[in-house]
Amino acid sequence: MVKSSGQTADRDKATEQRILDAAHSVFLRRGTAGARMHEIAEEAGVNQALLHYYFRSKGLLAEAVFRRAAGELFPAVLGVVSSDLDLEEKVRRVVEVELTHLLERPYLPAYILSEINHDPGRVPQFVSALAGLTPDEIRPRVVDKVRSQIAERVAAGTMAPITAEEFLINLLSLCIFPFAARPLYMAIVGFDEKAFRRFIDKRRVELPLFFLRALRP
Amino acid sequence: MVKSSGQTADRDKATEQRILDAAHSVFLRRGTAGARMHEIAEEAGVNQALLHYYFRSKGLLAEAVFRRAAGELFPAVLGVVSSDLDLEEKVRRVVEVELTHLLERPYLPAYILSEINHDPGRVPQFVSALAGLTPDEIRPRVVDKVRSQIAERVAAGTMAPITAEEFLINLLSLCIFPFAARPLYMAIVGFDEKAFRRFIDKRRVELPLFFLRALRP
DNA sequence: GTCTATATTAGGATAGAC
DNA sequence: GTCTATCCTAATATAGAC
Repeated sequence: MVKSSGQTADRDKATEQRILDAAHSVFLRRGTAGARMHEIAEEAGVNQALLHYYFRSKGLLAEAVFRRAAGELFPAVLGVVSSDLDLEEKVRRVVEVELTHLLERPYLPAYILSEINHDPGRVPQFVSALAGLTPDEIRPRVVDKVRSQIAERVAAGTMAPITAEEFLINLLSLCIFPFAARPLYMAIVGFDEKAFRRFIDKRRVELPLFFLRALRP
Repeated sequence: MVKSSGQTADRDKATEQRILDAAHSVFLRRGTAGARMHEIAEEAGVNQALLHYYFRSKGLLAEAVFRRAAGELFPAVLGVVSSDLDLEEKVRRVVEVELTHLLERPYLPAYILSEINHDPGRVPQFVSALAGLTPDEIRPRVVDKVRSQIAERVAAGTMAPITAEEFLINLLSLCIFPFAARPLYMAIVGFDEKAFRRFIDKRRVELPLFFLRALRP
């Protein structure tokens, strides 16, 4: 952003990248408000002044991280849901994409949920930044699309009626929430890391079955 | 806590209570790290020094708020799940309790999820503080109890097999996540406050049906 | 581009009057 | 118990040498 012309361009890139990676890690772990520039610099192996050289302020760095974090999953899921795949296949793929991804990103869900709750006003702007579309443009591709797919099934008598909004929130709830609540859940049911991973691996198979059973007429 | 002997006992109480209420509101809205003592004092209509008089430090105030916030829902749900009601009734009641409560507490889920992710080490201590029990004591009453109820149904051929852990996390996911993701969800599906409320009211009926359909063999 | 040193501000906490 | 005034540290941000 404040980046200069560029002889040592690859080292520039490497440093800026290292900073962004470190910031990503710290912001997700501690939340935007709880993150410390000092800790980010340390984790990136550079001086604190460099963070400002590349990103100007904590706020701008936080914004960069937020976009990047949201961009890790949001577009992929959007792609599946708005595709021409049939409903059953969408369910299986959303589950697969979400579980695979979130298993490697323990802090992502709670981070995103926390940030959007702290500043709900920015949500629409955030959505558009990710998909390049406004919510009003996304809705037809996602909600309306799913709604018509459901309507077909219901008319054919192969599915219990359900609104598209319910369908989507139920599917995403079942995928994401176990990760968001992970520390609490692990403590209560007595899972360690390994057990949790097994639980999720089993869930790749079980969750689509569970969800599709709920849709039977 | 630092409370003195007590002639003006009721005014003491009133002030301490006002502070705790204000803290509750601010901490839930902004998160522990993002909350400002200044803002809490203002919202309570008292001076900032009084916060320290009653609660000594931000950390202790935050702890008080966290216990109180978690205590709003956790014990009630625990009570239902560990009761002797049959499974179907448990499902209906958990949904009712969760949705009713969360409709009035928009920030609660994201707040709790965010806090436990920022400091997972405290989770067990937190659980015991709420229920007066350790996770190891809670587990038999909740997980084991549900497990045996499921086993009966499966043996009778009236339920598809599912682990107790899956049963519980699925039910809670479906109840809580829509509130945690509320601002994002509302933007995408185009709901305003009123529409969201209608959505949840409808969900009181639809969610138990959805969930119980998923359990049919 | 990267560092050290330092400025600046914000925010939590305390002292002491009333 | 409640206030005003102030302290102190932690955290962000900038200046300027290399």
